[in-house]
Amino acid sequence: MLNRFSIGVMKVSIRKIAELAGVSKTTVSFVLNNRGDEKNISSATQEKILAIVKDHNYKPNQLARSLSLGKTNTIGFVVPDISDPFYGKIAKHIDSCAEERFFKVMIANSHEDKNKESELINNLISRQIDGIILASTQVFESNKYKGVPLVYFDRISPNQKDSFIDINNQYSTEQITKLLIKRGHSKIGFISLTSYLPNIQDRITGYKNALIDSGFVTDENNIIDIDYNNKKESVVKALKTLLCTNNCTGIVFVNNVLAAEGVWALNTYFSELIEKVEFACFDNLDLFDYSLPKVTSVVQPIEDIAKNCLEMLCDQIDNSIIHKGKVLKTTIIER
Amino acid sequence: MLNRFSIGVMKVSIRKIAELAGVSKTTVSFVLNNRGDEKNISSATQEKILAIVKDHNYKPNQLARSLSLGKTNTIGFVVPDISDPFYGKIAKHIDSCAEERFFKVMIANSHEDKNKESELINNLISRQIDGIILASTQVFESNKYKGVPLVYFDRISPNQKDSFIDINNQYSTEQITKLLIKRGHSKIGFISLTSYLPNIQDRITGYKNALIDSGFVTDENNIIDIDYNNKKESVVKALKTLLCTNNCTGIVFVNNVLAAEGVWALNTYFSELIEKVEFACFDNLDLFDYSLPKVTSVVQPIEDIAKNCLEMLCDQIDNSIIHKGKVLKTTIIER
DNA sequence: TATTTTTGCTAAATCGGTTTAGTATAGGCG
DNA sequence: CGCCTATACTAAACCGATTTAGCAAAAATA
Repeated sequence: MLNRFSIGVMKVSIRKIAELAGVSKTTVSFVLNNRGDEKNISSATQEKILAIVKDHNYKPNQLARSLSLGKTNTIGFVVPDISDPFYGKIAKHIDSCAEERFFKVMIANSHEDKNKESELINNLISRQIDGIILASTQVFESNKYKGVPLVYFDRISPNQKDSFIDINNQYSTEQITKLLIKRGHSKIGFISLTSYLPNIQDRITGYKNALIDSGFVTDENNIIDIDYNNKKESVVKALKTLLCTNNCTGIVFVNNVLAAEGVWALNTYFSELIEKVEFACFDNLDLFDYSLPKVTSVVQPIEDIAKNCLEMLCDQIDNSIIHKGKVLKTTIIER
Repeated sequence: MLNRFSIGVMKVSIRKIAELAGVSKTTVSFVLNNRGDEKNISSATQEKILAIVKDHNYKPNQLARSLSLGKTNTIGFVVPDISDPFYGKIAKHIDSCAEERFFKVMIANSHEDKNKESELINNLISRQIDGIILASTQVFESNKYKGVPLVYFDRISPNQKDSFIDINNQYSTEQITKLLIKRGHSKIGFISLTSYLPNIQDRITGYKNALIDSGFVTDENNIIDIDYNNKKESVVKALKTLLCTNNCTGIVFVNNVLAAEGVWALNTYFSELIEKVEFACFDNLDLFDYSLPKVTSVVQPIEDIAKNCLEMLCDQIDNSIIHKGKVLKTTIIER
């Protein structure tokens, strides 16, 4: 059959190399897989083959190889948005770790769309990837893809017990809230977003616990959900309520994007309050170093998350060991 | 031969489906590829096959398919750093465009390492990817990978004539420099970095041209290279020279990262100058909306770059058409 | 009725590797 | 010398798809 490889530059195959060397495909295969000595291929033959391989710049077809071996040495990395610096950084480190183990990474973007995510995963599976690292949009249907090694991160279903790498959302948010309290703030608002995601819910709980622990009462009026499609205005409105009506002086934001909006809003509309008000939020941004008010933030151990995801996945791929979920420690930058 | 697919959940293959339906593999293949009618497969048989396929949740093995077809429907996307938001955003849009054409994207991170880049590309080729989109670390050896459809972006060798999507670095930098001049700045410094990369060189030329065009002389003392491994201090020092010794009031930065450092340095060490000094730079950052001094910046048409890269690549893959390089227009945010 | 055409399907080669089970020759040992 | 082992290699099956060439029976045509 003709395919595009047949036209133009003729691709060399193992068969061609074998012919040129006057040996069988088997011999070439052994030599290329460093099993020449073990298989008693004479060094003369080995050298001859390697020379021809180099000469023709022959690179084995990994499709054929993978088909035969039943292993692609490829893992899928599925995230809601690869342009989000958080996922981008995780991707980079996953890629680095994977490289050490001779794995390649296929990145897939679900665009926060549950159906697209399913499609992507099925596609990865049909491409025979060896495993998947997933930040899912659909935290409820875990274990949907039985039979494929899978590690979850960032978005983890509450009933997920195995194969995830998480961080302690609740505890971290509790800590930064307590830091604001320690600095003398007694009225602290929380700017959140409407989301079923457990990590968001945990952060809210953490904020509440900090207040209760410190002997304050929690007031639902001080917790405001943001319309994510209309962030800018929505944050301004929320700040107005919290700062002006409810007299809060400390604000905890559920994530860095909202905190950045908060910094902008405070500078633009409530600049007279800059000296009085303090912010804290989940996830860092370089911006927080430069701007007023400085923002105390929770830093996720990105490199560790990536490393642990890959280790856990590899153990599942290589040794069929399914680990319990693991919760990593965050750090806090107090500004 | 045994492989991991043989253990546990037995994977279904086209052969199994054929057996279950009591037909040949050929027939199943025709039906699955929507060629049933064309190949005169009775609708009864077609329906039977499709039912069994659905029943067993059968997904054709894409490795085998690709091996046979000589096409993987996969493209490689090779960049120096996927955690850089610029490349992240490009990746996201490439992925979206690719999806429409039923292509998958393999992202590879060269870590700005020339040798790693070669390795990655060779690996992608051995995986039979259909084409590559590349922001190269090694702009000089273009056309090294003859025979593989390849489109360059962001990092383009000056002698590259075909198959690239670029933006006009020189013209854009000229424009923002002229904007500073128009706002009344007569002494304008340029903060750059030591780099052989043509886009950097073009930006320097653009800055110089703006000065010359406006009747000023260019002064090499006003162009300072930054030590990228020691950005923070290096930028402070550069600003001190330009603002305090050379009496510049406008500063053009070669990229957004250095400009962000500049904003921080100005606020930290030269806050008395904030009202007098104005910044401009290449590439935007959200930060520039929030901070003082506000920074006029060049915005690259990220979505367009991605779209054009993919279109150009597909034309090369599908129709063997090699297009001339294309230069896209930037926009400027004046603040 | 005999011939041609259409319908409905399949055997077998192929893509490019890996691997098992084997063969032929040479050398070592009693 | 005869047997055994080590050396050096290979034929052929297999992974799971696609595709060409072709066959048999039914329907259409002459």
